[in-house]
Amino acid sequence: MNDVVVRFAPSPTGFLHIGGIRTALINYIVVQQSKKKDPKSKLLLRIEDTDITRSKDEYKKSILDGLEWMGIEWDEKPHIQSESIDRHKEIAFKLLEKGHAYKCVCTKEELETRRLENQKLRKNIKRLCTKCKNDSATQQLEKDFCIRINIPNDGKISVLDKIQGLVVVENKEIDNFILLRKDGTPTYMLSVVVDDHDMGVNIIIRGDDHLNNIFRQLHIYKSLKWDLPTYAHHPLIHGDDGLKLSKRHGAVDINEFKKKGYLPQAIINNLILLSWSPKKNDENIEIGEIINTFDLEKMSKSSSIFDYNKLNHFNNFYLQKEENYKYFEEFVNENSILKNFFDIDKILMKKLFNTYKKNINFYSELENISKIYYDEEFKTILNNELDDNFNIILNDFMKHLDFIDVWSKDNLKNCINKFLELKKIKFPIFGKPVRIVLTNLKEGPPINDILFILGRKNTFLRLNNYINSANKL
RNA sequence: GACCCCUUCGUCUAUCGGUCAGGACACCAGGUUUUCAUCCUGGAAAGAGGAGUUCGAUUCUCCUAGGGGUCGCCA
Repeated sequence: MNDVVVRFAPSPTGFLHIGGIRTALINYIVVQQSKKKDPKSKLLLRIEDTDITRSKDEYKKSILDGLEWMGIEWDEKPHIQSESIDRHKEIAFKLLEKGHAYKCVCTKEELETRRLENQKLRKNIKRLCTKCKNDSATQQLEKDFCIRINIPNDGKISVLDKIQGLVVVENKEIDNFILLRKDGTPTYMLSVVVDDHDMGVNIIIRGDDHLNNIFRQLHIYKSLKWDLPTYAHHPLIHGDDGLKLSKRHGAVDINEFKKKGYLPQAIINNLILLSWSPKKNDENIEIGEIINTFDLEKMSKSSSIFDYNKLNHFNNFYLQKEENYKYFEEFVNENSILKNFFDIDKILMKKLFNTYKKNINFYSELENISKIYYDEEFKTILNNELDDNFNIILNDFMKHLDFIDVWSKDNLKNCINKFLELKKIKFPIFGKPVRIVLTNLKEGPPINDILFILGRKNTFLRLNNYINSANKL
């Protein structure tokens, strides 16, 4: 049996952010690699919804949608953690029965007091509840107790993590954490272990904010004599202030990336380059090649900062690829502004995109650009770059334009060049004002491209409107 | 505060003791161009500090400093 079972286990208490996507992505890559060796390998998805007050269906949906959009496919249907609470309770009592756990009646207040006392004395005592374990009356209670794990005070425990290497911790550093709350519900620490075991998970890949949890969880595995999984704790992504990535670092929710017009490929490319790098010098790498070359054990242990500049670079690279045009259409269909324009004139939108794709980093940048070209009420804002000389030349130019039979980029370019040659004027003197007349912008694509995008009818409409308003002055 | 992890250009990274410390993004300059952009060429830019091991340390060991993570009847 060489099948690998990994899992991604988000809790639906918030939107799926870029850090979560990274964890899911690494799990996905590892399972795809494993499937080549053993097709029975699988990536399971588990929704950890045991925090009833904070878990929301809307978050669960956004997580599923986000993964799907990213192309991170999982096997089987999602496991819902809250559905196996009875099983978790059963295990808690089994541990109690075997002496690996004990009943505790310490109140929150008592524990808090002891915690503060220890802090004052600068003592490092992790075991806050010390009396309950040996109090026979407490151990015989039928209700109103929580169940804590019973970990020996001496000795040490170690793990050989695929990324972190050998990590050793003294048992006395590990607290007698709670398995089952007073209200009878299981805690995260217990549920994870039971679910991972029951689901057959044999490699646990997650962020290193869970590194310290390995040891707590290993004690549960060992007490139950269950097979130990292999661990791989990857470093976290930080914001540019060096702190764990969160909302205040800007767009971190995966759905925001989608809304802005980023491509999954670009996000994947950017994310996989954090803590890992391909052997080749070219950093553009797509999922297939990543699966062929990625090595979990070559991941670095240090955290990294998510670079939006580099993401923009990759996104610009991928959105220019012809085969990715379908993503543009998908985006347009979900963007109300662009969808509206698209329905008015599909060809115009396509022309726009093809001309501007070199200039934009993400699709939503086209919103403002489209507004200029789709504006039926377009009026040139008059300014001092548009003088009488120019107006006279423009009149002449329109006559030349009128002779163009096929309104193509090349014909327009030829027409412009011939006209300038004939009039013996340099391009900028004429071109810049034309750009302003047609778009109210001083910068933008070449004039022939602008004329081409607008089409014959709109070009003449805008030029005539301008001339009429200029004449009124 | 305790424990765990980390530390190479601004950012992401390469280097498995001997390299002019390489690449990518960003930045700057020059060139091409019909403005802007693209594109091409070039440039500036790094081993946290200190000991030790060694003929030789960015690389191995230790110390210090800095950063991060974790210390819940949250997950």
